[in-house]
Amino acid sequence: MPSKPYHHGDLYQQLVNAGEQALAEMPVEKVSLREIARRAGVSHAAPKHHFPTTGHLLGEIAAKGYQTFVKLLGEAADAAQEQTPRARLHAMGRAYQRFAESHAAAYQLMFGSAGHCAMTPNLVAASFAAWNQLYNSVVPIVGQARANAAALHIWSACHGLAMLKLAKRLPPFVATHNVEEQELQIMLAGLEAE
Amino acid sequence: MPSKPYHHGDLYQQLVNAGEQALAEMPVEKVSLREIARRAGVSHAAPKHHFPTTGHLLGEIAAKGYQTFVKLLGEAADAAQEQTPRARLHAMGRAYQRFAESHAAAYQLMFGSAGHCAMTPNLVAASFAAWNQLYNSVVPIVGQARANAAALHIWSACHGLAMLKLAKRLPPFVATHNVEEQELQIMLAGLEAE
DNA sequence: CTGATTAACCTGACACCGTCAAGATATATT
DNA sequence: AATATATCTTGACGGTGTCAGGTTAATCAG
Repeated sequence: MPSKPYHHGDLYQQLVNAGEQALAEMPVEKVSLREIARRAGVSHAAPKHHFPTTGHLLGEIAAKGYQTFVKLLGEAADAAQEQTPRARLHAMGRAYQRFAESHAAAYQLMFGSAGHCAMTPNLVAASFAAWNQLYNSVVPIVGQARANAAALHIWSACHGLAMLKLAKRLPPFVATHNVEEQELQIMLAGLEAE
Repeated sequence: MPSKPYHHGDLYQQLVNAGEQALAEMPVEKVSLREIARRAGVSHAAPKHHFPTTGHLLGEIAAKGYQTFVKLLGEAADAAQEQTPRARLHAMGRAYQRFAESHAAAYQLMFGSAGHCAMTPNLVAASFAAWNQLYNSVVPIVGQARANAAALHIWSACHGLAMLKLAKRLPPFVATHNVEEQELQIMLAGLEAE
């Protein structure tokens, strides 16, 4: 945690920002440490003094991704027309899919599709915060006792759908329909069932 | 489709086999074309004449992965004690998680976590076969009309759970429980609900 | 204020990767 | 038997992550 800028200002944050920008502009497999360093205007080996390995830098980017993820889902829930627990959860589900699509690269990083990013403490904390947000949204619907299982189910279903869409592994006749709504319906139905 | 061995026997298949073996022995990000060629005992550029790009070789490996995936799930369904549609589906769900864990590298390749593998015709066909297997297993439970949505939901939930587990993104208190059973219960409950 | 210490950064090198071009070799064709 | 073609090898290019050592600038002791 570098508190003061030494030579070039707060390079730590600058590298994370450059990484996010790069992620937004090019496919994730093209984003390299050298590319990020290049964007930050420093030499290719400069990041080594702030991040022990590439994975730690990517991990930090993923952590930031989780933070905006939580923020967007929270805003979506607050913006739901009907302010019932179910309607809020529904809105979050849709925001989830929207995030996965619009922040595809960050999303794939966050959920560690490949072993790209290391489990830095920040990443663990941010991921945990996202889980808590979902958990808290589920409790008023199914109660404390079943909240863990229900939250896990919702996360799995949303994550699985998002990944299948990103990987283009959905069969063609499914891809033509608006699958999110069907998915959300079944998901919510599963919560109500005994 | 090379029908006859020229110099070294059927190199096409040999490369796919070497790739599968490599995937089983080392993390997926360490598996390179050159590594596979090395294992097959050929020069580093030899694969270029059989696969236009790396992604096509990985795609073929993924296709083979789908084939054994379908085979294992089918066997698991047939081995279910109770031969009801629900019990068969339940057995497949458990086999799904087992496959994702024991064939982790192949699984991540199959579901294109990163953009690693190209969508070769074989891969599309094999992926479609897996979808059909699931679809057919769901029809006797929910009927034709809702089969697409139900199959999509199951696939999403299973895939999402498997990916979250592989990426170690599950919160700690969830990881300690046997989450597959809870997941399968809720999943099946969702199918029954209106 | 001056000098020493230390953190931040740069340069250069290494091994590895995917891809391409050109040459060598064995099979197939005429 | 001679030509043509597909297979494989060799060598090179630019790219990557990582390490070692040198250079700059900020901090701190006197």
